[in-house]
Amino acid sequence: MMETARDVVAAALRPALDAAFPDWAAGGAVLEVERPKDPSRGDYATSVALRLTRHLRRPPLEIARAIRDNVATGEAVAAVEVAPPGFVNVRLAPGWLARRVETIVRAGPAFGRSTGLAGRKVQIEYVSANPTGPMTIANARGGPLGDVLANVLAFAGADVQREYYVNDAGTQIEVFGKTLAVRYRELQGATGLEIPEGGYRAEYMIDLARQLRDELGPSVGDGVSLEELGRLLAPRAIAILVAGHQRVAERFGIRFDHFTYETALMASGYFGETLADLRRRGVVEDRDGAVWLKTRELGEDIDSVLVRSTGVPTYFGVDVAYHRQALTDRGFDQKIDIWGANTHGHARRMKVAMAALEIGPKWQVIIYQFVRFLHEGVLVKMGKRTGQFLLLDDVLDAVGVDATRFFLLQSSADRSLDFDFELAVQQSNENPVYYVQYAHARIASVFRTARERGVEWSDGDLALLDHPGELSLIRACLRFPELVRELSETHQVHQLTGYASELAGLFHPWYKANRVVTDDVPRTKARLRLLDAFAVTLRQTLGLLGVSAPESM
RNA sequence: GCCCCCGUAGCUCAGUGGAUAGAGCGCAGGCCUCCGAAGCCUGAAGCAACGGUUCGAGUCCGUUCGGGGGUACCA
Repeated sequence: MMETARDVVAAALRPALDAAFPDWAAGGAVLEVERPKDPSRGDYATSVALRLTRHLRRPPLEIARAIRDNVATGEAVAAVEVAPPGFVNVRLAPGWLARRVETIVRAGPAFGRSTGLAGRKVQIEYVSANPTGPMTIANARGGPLGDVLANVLAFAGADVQREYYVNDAGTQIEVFGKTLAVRYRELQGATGLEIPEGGYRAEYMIDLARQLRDELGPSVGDGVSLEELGRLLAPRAIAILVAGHQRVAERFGIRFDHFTYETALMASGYFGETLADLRRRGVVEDRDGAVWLKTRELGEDIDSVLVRSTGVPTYFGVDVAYHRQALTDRGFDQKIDIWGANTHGHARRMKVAMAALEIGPKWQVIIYQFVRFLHEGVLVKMGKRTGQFLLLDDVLDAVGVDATRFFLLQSSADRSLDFDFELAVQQSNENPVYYVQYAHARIASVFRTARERGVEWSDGDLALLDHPGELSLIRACLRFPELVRELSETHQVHQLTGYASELAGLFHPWYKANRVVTDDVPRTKARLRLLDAFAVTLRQTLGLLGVSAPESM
């Protein structure tokens, strides 16, 4: 596992702290090493002296000085300084920083990888859009979030499965089928039929009916009731829509390793097994002909129905079984669901159910707030049933895959986003993703120039990289492995876009101010090696984001 | 009513309890005989309000006021 620069600093500070204050840790403080916002203060800093003031009953500056006096400077740590009110600032040796270029280039596609989560089997479930309509920009937000989280966790060594759950049973499917049957009959010339209550009024249902008629022949469903026709048509329609979800997801750079169908889960008998387990644990109650999970006793406001009085399990009931299966029979150590904000009530009940099954700590949910859809500046309520929505396909046509992914990954999941289609099209060329990609393309262009002039730079002397700007670029690269480790714990993957912008924001001014390929051959070579490392870092970052790193644009 | 998320620059958003709060767009002005101007430089402009915890709060806690979502034998 690669040691980060932060680790190196911590390893230098810890013995100093131990030597100066042998019992420092007894107060519960931990040695945290951070990057000062103002780089002139140093490369890394710790506020541990401030935190230890109470425990050691000594002034923070005095503690800080004692730490400083005990640090052994060396190859990496060049200087340690104390600043009021009690910070200990650490400066890394320029030569050591410059030599990191070699490490980064040699690591290449492995730069930032780690084994921190090795041996951990994680399932990430995301998108899982209802199979009753096409993929919209609202469903789509979970895609990049889940995909990038999967990338990050796999990068940190976990064994990750990307899972998609197809909710192809239940009341909504009945309504869906009935709507479809109505549209189908209409194609056969029927009039005066009503779309059922809560049905799917959107245009795509008519297209779907037409497609099914062409596929199955015009006489399908002759002589059967509307309900029966619905049950006949729904499975085929769902297959078409799920295939569509897969196609558009793939276009969006999102793949899945495994699909679970609710109908298959039901057919397996696993639901009954789960219900029996819950009964054994005494958290189930039969009342009014239905089967309830006693969520009320477990801290919720109301109980939750697992099986309706009709004998049909609820979505919640089946979902509990599905989660139990993943976290027991399928052997995952952890399951992370990426769900939309409308599921938070469901998520609360699920949490209770998982706790009752004693698998609570293994399950985690990331709830993302919705993407609100503005049309010509006016907020539009999206809903498949109402027919008002913005298709992911249309967004990708107009804005492009990279820009859409980057846009959706710029804010944290728990913040709602506004997507103004017209504005997005108009501004698609101003998306920050191009700023980042342009940095990569520019570096590629510098390499082309160097090659044209016959410069071979692999033997460049890194010791020549001693300008502040050059060292800043290296420092920025060294943050990448630190960030990956952080994200593997916090799951705040949107920070990768900010980091990518930071990299580009350092590069462009430096590029403007410094010519790389010049008559000074030694310096040219050293700088080309630096850019090699920088390009590696950009590619690694964009790679985790699922955004391309173009050689030219 | 109760529950969840969010109020940071004109707009869209960043900001692991640390030192002087950032970016993009927009706005005002400047920069291509030089590896790509999808770029660079300069400027104006901000933590909703009030309490609390802390050596230190945009960040944690409480209240108020705004915005979004949820609260079914729907999914």
